[in-house]
Amino acid sequence: MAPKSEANRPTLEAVAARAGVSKSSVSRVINGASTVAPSIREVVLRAVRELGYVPHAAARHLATRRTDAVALVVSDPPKGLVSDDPMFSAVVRQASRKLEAAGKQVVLMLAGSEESRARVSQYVAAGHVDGVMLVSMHGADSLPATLARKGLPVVSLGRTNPAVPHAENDNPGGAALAVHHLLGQGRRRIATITGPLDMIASQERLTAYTDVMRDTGHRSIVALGDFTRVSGADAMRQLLQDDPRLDAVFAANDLMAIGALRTLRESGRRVPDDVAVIGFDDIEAARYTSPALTTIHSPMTDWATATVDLLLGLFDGGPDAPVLLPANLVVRESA
Amino acid sequence: MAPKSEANRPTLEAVAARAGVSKSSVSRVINGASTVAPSIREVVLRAVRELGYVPHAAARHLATRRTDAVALVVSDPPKGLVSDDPMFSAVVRQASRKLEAAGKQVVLMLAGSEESRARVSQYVAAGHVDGVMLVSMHGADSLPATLARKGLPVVSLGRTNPAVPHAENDNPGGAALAVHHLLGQGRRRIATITGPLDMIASQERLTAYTDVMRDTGHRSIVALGDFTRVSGADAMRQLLQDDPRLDAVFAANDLMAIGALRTLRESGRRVPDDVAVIGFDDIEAARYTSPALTTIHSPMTDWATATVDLLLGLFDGGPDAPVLLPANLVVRESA
DNA sequence: GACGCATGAGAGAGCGCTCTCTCACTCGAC
DNA sequence: GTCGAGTGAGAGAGCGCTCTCTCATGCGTC
Repeated sequence: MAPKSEANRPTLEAVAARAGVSKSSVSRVINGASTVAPSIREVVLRAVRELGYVPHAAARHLATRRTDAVALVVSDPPKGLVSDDPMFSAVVRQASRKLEAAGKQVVLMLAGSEESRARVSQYVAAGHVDGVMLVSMHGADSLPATLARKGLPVVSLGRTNPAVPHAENDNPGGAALAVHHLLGQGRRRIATITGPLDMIASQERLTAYTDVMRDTGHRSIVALGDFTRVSGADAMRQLLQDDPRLDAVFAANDLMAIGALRTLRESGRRVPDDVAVIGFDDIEAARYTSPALTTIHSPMTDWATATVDLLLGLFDGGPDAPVLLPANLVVRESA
Repeated sequence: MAPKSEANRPTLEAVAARAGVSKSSVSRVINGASTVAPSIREVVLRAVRELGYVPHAAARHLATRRTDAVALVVSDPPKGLVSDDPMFSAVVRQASRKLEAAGKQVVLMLAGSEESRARVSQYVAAGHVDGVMLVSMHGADSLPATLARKGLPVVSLGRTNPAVPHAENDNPGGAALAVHHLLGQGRRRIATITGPLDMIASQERLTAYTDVMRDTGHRSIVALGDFTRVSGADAMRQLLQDDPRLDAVFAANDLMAIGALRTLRESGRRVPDDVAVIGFDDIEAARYTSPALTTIHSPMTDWATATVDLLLGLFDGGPDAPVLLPANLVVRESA
């Protein structure tokens, strides 16, 4: 059943024997060392081909102390909640592409329960990976700091621990843009639906909202969400109850805006006539809502790319300066 | 900067020295062998704690020939297309959870270009993983067969190569359910938007559609899509042109149904009054469309779970019989 | 009281690869 | 013709762990 199973896989030594050269020479050929005569290189490559030789990863890792692997640690909602989070999709996919293109293997780890974060920590300590990329960690999470202390490169998509280099998008700028857009349309009773407040992105978007509202002399109307559609729908219901006459909502992400849209429809409000809605992120789905969602475009894939580049740069002794990505307004129909 | 970097990580030998016992004893304690006196176990554990010892993964792997890792291979759309595919999110997340819970590390690999599938093949051959789980591979893909030949457990989410054990949801049954529902509502000009036809799921859904239509004496109206929203919107435009009087559409997945919904809105059709729309998958977003999407519920997470279980079973010498998951109709507003 | 048998601990040979060191040889310069 | 530099190949010592084998000790049995 196993033509080339673990048991009888060819070793470097077998290749050397077949080619009639030393192990060292084979190793040199495999690793592309310059100091090897063409004739030798030729005969070795043939032996490799004939035997179907593939270097054993663990042995190489043991000898070189390099793994060519990177852990991609993504926070996982604690309550078995399987969300179809578009951010997960976009970020994980893009990060994978970039890392694989750089010859790094991607070890995906979910950090949710206390147990799972211990596993991550242990895994990294076991020397499995050369570096770590964190995604959507909550602000108070101890993991970033723990990992940073292990002495290998750690980067984060979004700011978390000050010690961890990161790429971040312009949350304050984007949120301010959104609120000003609503004000510019003559909206005055502008509410907001926040993300989970233990995440720095949520805090920043909320702060920017309240700052602008205060500066322009308007009252803040706030409801809490957690970045999911349901929470957006629930928060919207809450807001409508708190202030039935509100005329605009700034949701801290598009998913919640979509939830809010549904609640507004159910309550008989017309969007944008009665209530304007604006989201944040500009996910693909924002183009397909009814009405199409006006939102703040924050380039998810660029963000992932920037974070990966930061990590790859660190491997080569590059700088660990934070990267900031611009945010801008995309006007569609909902506001 | 590196208090516990690769360079000076404690080894098993160091632990042995500190505890004043042999390497063997330490190994026995670490691996929970029974034949070890409590006093020794105690002193070893203390040394481990004091030194912060964590076994070196590669060394262990080299000695045991087990990796405790699984490759999760997901097909990647060739054209840099970053879709926020909810299936990716749900499946990858759920599979990760299950695999991690079983003590397996997840190595995520995207299979898109010829180069990337070679990398996957190479990686597996290098003995990096104990098994492979394939996700959404296209039917003609050579990778499943290639990997299956490597002599280690390979499973697939969805049917691909006959040689590869898989879990599958009931595509024919689900599609038939959808079409019959439309017929039951008195719809007669029922069109379909297909998935990419090199995927078996797409083929099955299409075949079931045409079968039912033929059996009930109605004409098939088919447009091609590729499971993305845009393609659904485009296909809908095409259909409307082909038959302006059609009264229902069965989209082979929800994302395309969402696209179709937008085109219908733009063309002034009312859903479901003028045209009924039904999707397939029952993704979270289906609850938030306007009108809410009637669809075939195919339990994505159960599907991922079943596939992982199949793989884990294979590790223990379990059966490789295909698993079939039921599909059922969820009636909302669009049909 | 002598023997045999568990039981628990230590020694050390790998696992497959890399990489430094060493050595043989060739070629150019004086 | 001799010497030195440069080039290419081989030997072998690890990398850190597991696991078999061997050995010492303690106990029960007749």
